[in-house]
Amino acid sequence: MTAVLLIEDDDRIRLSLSMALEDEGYTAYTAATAEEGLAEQRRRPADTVLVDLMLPGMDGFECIRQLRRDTEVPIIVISARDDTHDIVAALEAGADDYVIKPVAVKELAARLRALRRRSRVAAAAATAPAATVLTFGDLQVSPDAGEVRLNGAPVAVTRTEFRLLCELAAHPGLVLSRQQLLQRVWGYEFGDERVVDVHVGRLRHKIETDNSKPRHLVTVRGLGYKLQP
Amino acid sequence: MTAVLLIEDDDRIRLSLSMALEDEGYTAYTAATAEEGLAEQRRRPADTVLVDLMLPGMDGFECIRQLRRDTEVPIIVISARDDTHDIVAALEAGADDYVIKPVAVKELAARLRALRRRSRVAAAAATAPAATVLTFGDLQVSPDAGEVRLNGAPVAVTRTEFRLLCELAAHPGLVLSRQQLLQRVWGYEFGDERVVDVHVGRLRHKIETDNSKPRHLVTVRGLGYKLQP
DNA sequence: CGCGGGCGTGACAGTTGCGTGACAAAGTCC
DNA sequence: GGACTTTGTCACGCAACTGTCACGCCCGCG
Repeated sequence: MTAVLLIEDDDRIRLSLSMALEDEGYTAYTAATAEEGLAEQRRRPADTVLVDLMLPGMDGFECIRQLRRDTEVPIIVISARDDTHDIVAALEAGADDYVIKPVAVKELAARLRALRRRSRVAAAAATAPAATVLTFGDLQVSPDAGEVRLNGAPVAVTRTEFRLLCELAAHPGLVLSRQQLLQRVWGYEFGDERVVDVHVGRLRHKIETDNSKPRHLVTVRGLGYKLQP
Repeated sequence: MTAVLLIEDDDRIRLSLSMALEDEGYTAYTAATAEEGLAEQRRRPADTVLVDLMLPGMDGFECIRQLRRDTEVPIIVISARDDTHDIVAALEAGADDYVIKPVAVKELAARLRALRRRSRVAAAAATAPAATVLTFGDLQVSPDAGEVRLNGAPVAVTRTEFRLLCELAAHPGLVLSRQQLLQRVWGYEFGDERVVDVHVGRLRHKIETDNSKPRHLVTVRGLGYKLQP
């Protein structure tokens, strides 16, 4: 369950917004002042903090700075003020987003989800260990991940094509004969060498922009094929 | 140097905004259509993408979805439309933020900084503690706690499914063959590899929203299965 | 300039790989 | 002991993949 802390001095808004958030599936904690909010967040940390800027006593900016002093909790400002200066100041103080009152609950929920998604994505990107990647210009081959990318976009290749590509990629710039490829990719000791041609052709369609002028998967007439950096 | 890609069809806005961004210290790439933008991002990936919603040809929503298909680049929508429905739709499609035209450059710059800070912070938080929780987008696996969560909600999986999931989760993005999985999860030296298929299928029903298009537990035809971040 | 072999390619039929629902045996909890 | 859950096996069927072949282009050579 995702918990949200709402710091807002206007009783009416605080109540209606917290109820609306609960309807959206969040657990809502509330506080009417910045001081209360900070205490509440220390006592029972929420996953995201929503804070108004105009608060009695300590204002929203200071509240954000205090929160940021010892936490990294996502913060969304909810304010009636739409002045660029306020928006910039709030974001600079450490807020993650700024929405203007009156706020549509659906929008707020969407922004909450977007913020959480971004956090997750960044966290995942940091923890995922990099698989070995063989790079040939804009072409990337990851033997372990079973993946081929062109300009970062995944390319769907079949198993045979993939094995063929890996074999060629393992020897950059080196010409491999059809015979060698048949043995290493197909395991055939003898066989129709034209099979190689066909699969090279199919592979070219997928990883070359202009098939008549291949930039990576190059034919060496009379010898075989090679994959160029 | 931080590079930003601006996708905007209005020549005047595109030019002025890109110049303003460069004044703010960003390198600005530009594109006038979604198609151009996608190609540009593949060719020369920017750190953040700014995209208008109303574009000739492919619209901004579709552009966001295409971008999200194979990248996690932060996306900020810049649109003249201030309708809640549009905002929600854009965020749900995968955007991180939504600002309304006419846009104050100072605000845009502040939002860019906020977005980058959030990514950095989340990445740091993820690497610091020894992750007993393995995260794959909206999917979380806690090998120690014996727990699987989808969007924070616990998912009931059986022991075999859990072991299988942990084994896959321990090697993010790497393809594991049925043979390897049989050995590590079942302890079989030999055996019917189809057992793996069946359990993968059952697991998919629980952790994927659309079984025909799995986003995490992916089949790599001819090789095996992998769990993607 | 004509020839011959090497090579690219589209079509096609046979095969394989994999998802899936059904089912019985084994295990688990009252 | 009965009801329910979990697990492995199996067969079916679709979709994707593969190898073969024939046609024709292109390059190098005489």
